[in-house]
Amino acid sequence: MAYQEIFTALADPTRRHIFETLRSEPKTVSELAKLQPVSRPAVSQHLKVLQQANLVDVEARGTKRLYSINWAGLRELREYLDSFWNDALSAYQAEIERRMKTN
Amino acid sequence: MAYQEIFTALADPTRRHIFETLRSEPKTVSELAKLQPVSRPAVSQHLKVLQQANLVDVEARGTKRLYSINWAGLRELREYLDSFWNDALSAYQAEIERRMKTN
DNA sequence: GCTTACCGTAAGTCATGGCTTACCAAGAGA
DNA sequence: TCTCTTGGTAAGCCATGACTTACGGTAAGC
Repeated sequence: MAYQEIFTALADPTRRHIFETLRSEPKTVSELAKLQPVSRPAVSQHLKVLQQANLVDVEARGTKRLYSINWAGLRELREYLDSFWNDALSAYQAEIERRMKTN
Repeated sequence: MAYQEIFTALADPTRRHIFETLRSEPKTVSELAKLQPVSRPAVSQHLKVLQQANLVDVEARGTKRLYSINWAGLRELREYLDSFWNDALSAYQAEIERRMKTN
């Protein structure tokens, strides 16, 4: 059920770019905002959505907030995809077999 | 670049449900519409988005259209995710090593 | 202590997109 | 041929959400 939030979070281009930027190393809000074509509050709002989807983590560093990737969300998305893939594949194979028998 | 359309397509709950319904077997538009709380035209519109994202395929069967899963989109999403995962992981490991040396 | 940097939240605006009804085209079946 | 089924598209409505500016609160640094 939680992958709903994950897909929603990654659907917005700006938000996905922010997420992708964190791939190399943790960054503060200001650092992230400099790399994006939107204002700092907008980045904050995006980070909130990403955090609720378990895609990023925060760590307080004085007044700074260091955002980093949260593996939980990534893992969940991966498992959803693998599960879907396997289901579809076995259904497909069953269909093939069914056709083999009827021929 | 195309995974943008994939994430967008899967972000909408109704649209994702339609996609998931096709996992077990191909279905027509009317069949899909019966399983959803929205009108048939709405389903058609969702299917268009899914098709443009390479997530579903269509096959004409008289006036009927048989929609099925397109593996291209699924594969692309999987590769994006794997690539992201690997990038983040190696960055994380590099960070660990860096800390080991400085300590 | 006083100022500055950092960042989250509130309020308000505006575009996007998901939904509906209405319509039209094309094949099925009698 | 005539009717019914199937489904794609257009137009219009409306909610959602992405963005901005304004504000407040907290730690840093001089």
